[in-house]
Amino acid sequence: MPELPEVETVARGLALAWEGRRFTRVEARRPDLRRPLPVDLAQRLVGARVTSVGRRAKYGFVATDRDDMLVFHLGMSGRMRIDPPEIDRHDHILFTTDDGRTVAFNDARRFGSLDLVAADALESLPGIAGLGPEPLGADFTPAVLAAAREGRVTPIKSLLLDQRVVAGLGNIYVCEALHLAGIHPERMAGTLSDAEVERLVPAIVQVLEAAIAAGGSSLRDYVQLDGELGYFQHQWRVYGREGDACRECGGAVARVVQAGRSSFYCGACQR
DNA sequence: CACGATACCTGTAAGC
DNA sequence: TGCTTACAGGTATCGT
Repeated sequence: MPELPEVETVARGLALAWEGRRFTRVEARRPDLRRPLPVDLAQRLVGARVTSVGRRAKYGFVATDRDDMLVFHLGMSGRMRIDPPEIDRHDHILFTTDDGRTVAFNDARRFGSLDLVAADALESLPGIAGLGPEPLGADFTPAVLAAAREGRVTPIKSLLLDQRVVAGLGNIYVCEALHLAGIHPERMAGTLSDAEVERLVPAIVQVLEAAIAAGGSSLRDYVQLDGELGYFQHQWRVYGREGDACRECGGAVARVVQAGRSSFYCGACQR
């Protein structure tokens, strides 16, 4: 589920549920996520009022009227469930607010994480320090990507997954953006022309904005807090469509494994 | 140093 | 039907 558009969707849902509310109860049911949960998570959060919810790359953050800021990452299988009808074994943390509602942080694979940091230390948190520009921000320009690709002998697919180059893309949206830009995932990054870089940057922006507008992509579970499915998966151009017809030319979508991840592409449209 | 491979953990689906 | 295997949205770490 969670690349930038899915995390953005979750953050917007949390903002609606939490901004202005106070935590009345926080229950850590299982502390061993990717990193151990802070042992004093509950006592530091209960009584705090949420002032804002935001996102940086694939991290969500929740600012409060205290110095503690909640920072979460959904890993591969993380989600937030609001007022779950029943608690299941993967609901690792339960947050109850002063309106009586409960949000469950659910993560079957436990690749996700949740930390409390001082508000002014967000940028130095491991994982956030060193992140590249936000792809939907003003800092992500063709000139920046052109410089990042210079001399690189790694495939463009791998370069775009490097969070130090641009922060927030994952396997799905890299495949989608490369198809939209007409660039083959196995092209060595350093061989991209300026014209290709000029196409790639707006392709990334377009794909991400469309995905956010659709509420993200759902594979086998919902992504939105209220249980609604994101529906961007119906608009996938190539991801998960091996053997199916390319929506542009009708040719078969191909799959190749790069650095252990599946890449989907059209060999006719992408060069 | 810049790569790719591997490990982390669980669920699901496909193959036999 | 039941068992085994491959694969899955991410990222930190470890070799080469």
